Amino acid sequence: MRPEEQLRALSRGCAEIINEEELLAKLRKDRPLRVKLGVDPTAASVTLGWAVVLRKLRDFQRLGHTAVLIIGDFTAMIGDPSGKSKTRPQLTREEVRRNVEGVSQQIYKILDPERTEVRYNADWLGKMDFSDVIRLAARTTVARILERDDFKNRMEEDRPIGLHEILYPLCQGYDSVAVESDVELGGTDQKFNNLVGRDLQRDYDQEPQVVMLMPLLVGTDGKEKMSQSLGNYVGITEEPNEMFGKTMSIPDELIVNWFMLCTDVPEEEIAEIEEAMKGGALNPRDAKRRLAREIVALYHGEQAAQEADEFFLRTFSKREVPEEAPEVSIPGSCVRDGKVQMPALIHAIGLAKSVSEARRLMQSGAVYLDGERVGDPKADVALEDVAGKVLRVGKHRFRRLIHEEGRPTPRA
RNA sequence: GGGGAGAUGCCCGAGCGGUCAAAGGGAGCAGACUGUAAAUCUGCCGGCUGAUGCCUACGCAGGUUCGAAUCCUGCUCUCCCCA
Repeated sequence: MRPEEQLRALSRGCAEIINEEELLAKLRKDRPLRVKLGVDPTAASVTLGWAVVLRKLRDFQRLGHTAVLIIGDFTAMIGDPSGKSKTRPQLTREEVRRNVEGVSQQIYKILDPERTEVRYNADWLGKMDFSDVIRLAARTTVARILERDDFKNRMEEDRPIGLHEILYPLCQGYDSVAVESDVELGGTDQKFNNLVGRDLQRDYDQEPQVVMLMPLLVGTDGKEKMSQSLGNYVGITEEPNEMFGKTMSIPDELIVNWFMLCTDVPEEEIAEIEEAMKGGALNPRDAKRRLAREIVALYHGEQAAQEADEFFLRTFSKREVPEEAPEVSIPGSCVRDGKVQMPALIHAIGLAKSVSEARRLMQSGAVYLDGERVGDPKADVALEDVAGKVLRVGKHRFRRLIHEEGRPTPRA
């Protein structure tokens, strides 16, 4: 593909490229570019938000470039201050290792392993001695580091800033030097860190990397950026039904944005969808169904997407009882004299954090057995009236209850 | 090094000897409504308890008091001002 065409294809969804001319010049070099993406293994699963950047990296791979994935096993122990109003907890080596293991499988659902070079930044950062650190630190100034919003805000709010956090951007910037990256990919919150990489590369007589920033995907709550700690995320390994349902729960305003960042639907088509919704020709709900199908198909295939769509329609639009609910056996501890104590059961199978909560849920009318509301926490239900039925708690949680003779299940 | 302020539930924040499981807001959960959502309204929102009683909680450890989130002592941490 010609460099100009590559540039166009790569720009999809981008928030900012610093800068385009440089990128074009690099693309003209006619050799695979080294495209760096740093990931801190702070979480155990890959979310759609993270996938936005990974998918961009995959776009580069498809054009023949090399992905240089930097596992921040060293920097995770510092904690990236980007976008944070608090010091991050520092991870131990074991935690990092565990996260890396969990996450690397998921990453290759998106990336092509053949064109991926994986590096661990402890390999170079961990070897620096104190004088190396001082030399590195001398390349920037306190004012420059503190002028970034994250720190400025914290100063204004009288929140603590650890000295180690100030070193973070330098570490990440040095990664670029170590791997000699041509392009660094990141979310817009990484702008500062990535620009430091440019400066450091110049200092080390390297051609500065191009910085390509992707917008931060807004989470299912429609407010904050998607993140695991906020619980507003969709994980790329989640079950199709779960993935579909979560996508359906995003606010309408996010639909176009998600199409752009989370699917491969061509831009022209997305524009048409947007127009159609504006003109009232397309119900946002249906646009969202398409979106959810696209996303599920990407990670689980067409078949699963179709099924998840049907499941959603039956269960939530028509409020039918789903036949395929996860099965769970009725713990013997909840049964007394052949009768089942519902609050205890709901708690025991993990649908409520406590028995009290289960009680409250019942009282507020959130509990159904095969579509029939069970509202009295004190009214026991005969075992035969429970076994085999589908218990629903709230809108989304279903369990098929099965009774296994002579197998008392311990409390969960 | 000196002086000052502060640490309250998931978060913000009120309380400053009993009536405090702790106001108010946000988040969350549930219900109604709906086009999935949003908005709105309603309820819940430490745990145990076949219920109104018990347990655990207001940075940590002690103490004073019949009684402490509230007073005293020490400790830890944070912020501000001065050097």
